[in-house]
Formats: sequence, C-alpha cells, structure tokens
Amino acid sequence: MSRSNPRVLSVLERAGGFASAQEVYRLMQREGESIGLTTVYRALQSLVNDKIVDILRREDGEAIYRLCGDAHHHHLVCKGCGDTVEIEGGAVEKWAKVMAEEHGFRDVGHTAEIFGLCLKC
Amino acid sequence: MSRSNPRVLSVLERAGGFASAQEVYRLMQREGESIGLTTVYRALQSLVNDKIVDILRREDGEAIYRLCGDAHHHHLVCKGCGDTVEIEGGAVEKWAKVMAEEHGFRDVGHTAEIFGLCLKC
DNA sequence: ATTGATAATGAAAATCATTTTCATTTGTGA
DNA sequence: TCACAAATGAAAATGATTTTCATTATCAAT
Repeated sequence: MSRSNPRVLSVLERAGGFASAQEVYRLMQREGESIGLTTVYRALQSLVNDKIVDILRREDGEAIYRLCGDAHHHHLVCKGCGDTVEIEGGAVEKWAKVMAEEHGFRDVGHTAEIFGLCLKC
Repeated sequence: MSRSNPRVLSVLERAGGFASAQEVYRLMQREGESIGLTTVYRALQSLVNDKIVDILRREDGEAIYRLCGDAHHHHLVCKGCGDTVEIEGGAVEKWAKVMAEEHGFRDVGHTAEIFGLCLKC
C-alpha cells in the first residue's frame, strides 16, 4: 500500500527539501530517471500521508512539498531575475507562535516570503 | 482602465467578504445577475490591484478573495473553517527590512500568513 | 445626432496542475 | 509455474484560471 517511492524522496532531498510535483518530475527526467508524472504525484501524496513531507502552496496555487524536520527557512526572492536566497526566520517563528497562542490556534504553520529587487537588477 | 465592477464588490460584501471567483459567479447567477465568469475574474483581479481585496489560497489551491481594510496586516487563518483573524506584524516588518538590507535588496514587500486550527475546530 | 477612439464584456478556446481511468507490468507467496 | 495484489504510467478527464477575439457600451469631439 505504501507508495512512498524512495527515488522521489531522494530527489526531494537533493532539491533542498522543497519542490513542487512538477519540479520533482522535471528533475528526475533531466537526470535520466524513468518515472511517470502520476507516480510522482502518488509518491508525494504517500509521503504526506506518512507525515514525511508537508504540503504548502505557492502564491500561484501550485502545491509545494517540503521535507518535515527539514530546517525550516524562508525566501528572499528577486522580482527581477528570480534569484532566491534562503534566509533565517527566527523573528517570524516567534511572532507566529505568539500570535497563534494569543488567538487560541493550535497545530499552526506559517509562510513568509520577502520579495524585492536584488543588487544586479 | 479600472475594471473594479461594483456589482462584484457588492456580492463579495454580501458573501461575508470572503469567496472564490467561482462562488461569486455562482452567487450572481443564482440572483439572476447577468455577468460572465471572465468579468468576475477581471473584476476581482482589479480589486486586488486596487488593494480593496486580498487574495489568499484555500488548502486545495483555489484562490479566495477577501475584503480588507487599507492598513497593511497579516492573517491568521483556520484550516478547518476558514475563519480569519487580521493580526499585527510588527516583528515581521522589522525582520523583512533587516533581511532585505542584509542582502542588498531594495523595493521590498513581503507576505506572511499563519494557519492552524482555531478553538472551534 | 454621428463618428471614432477607447474600454468593457463574455463566449469559447487554451493553459496548467492535478486526478482519474485503465491496461499493463512487477513482485510475491503458494 | 500460477495466481493475485500492488505498482506503474500513458492518456483522458477535471477544474480553476487565463487568453483570445469579436462584439458592445461609453463618451468626447465634431
């Protein structure tokens, strides 16, 4: 029953623990791995069920899968060239925690992204 | 140029200030209003541009449009019932500013949302 | 009122991520 | 080897959203 394909998990790890199903698929294609898109989706879903990965949403609605227990981080994205820097979000973690407690929310997660123009753009 | 259709805005208000494009469209149909789905999308997009409504994502990825005040704020969203609390993000503002400076980014904005289960769910 | 330019509209087609279907292949135990 | 359940993936279906494009409404200038 467990469709948690180890190859998919491995790719997700190598992708920095953060990618969409389509990206995982494209990556595997590029690496010459033979796999179907359907299988990628099923493997990712299975990993979500097994709580090995989290599912989040990009701004455009595309689902992104993140390894749980992965060091949680945030992104600084350039609006011009798309360059992305992974950044620490200590202040955000604390803020999210305080806000959630203040309103009695439990089982909370959060997203935080910064976007602007980088030096080159 | 402004396609902020007042009928669409009115429906969104009556819907409790929270609905997807498809829902707004269905509501208007039910009320006998003559409008095209495309126009609903364009009107909502325009309202987002004019910062009269916010755009968020349901867990299934569908976009939901939400009336909001002018002040910049963040959201605490319940994964169960969709209830939303507007919260302050002082810590986040500062964090975003510091991070952007640290990496030489200018003209920066940010998004930050917290999601979890509220008391009722 | 008539013309002409510009913006708004909406039906239909296109797009794109995701899910479903279903025929085929693989693995496994008897 | 045989049978049967699980896994696979190509292709079709789905559903939200966007694009295209021809038509219609608006409105200022004549």
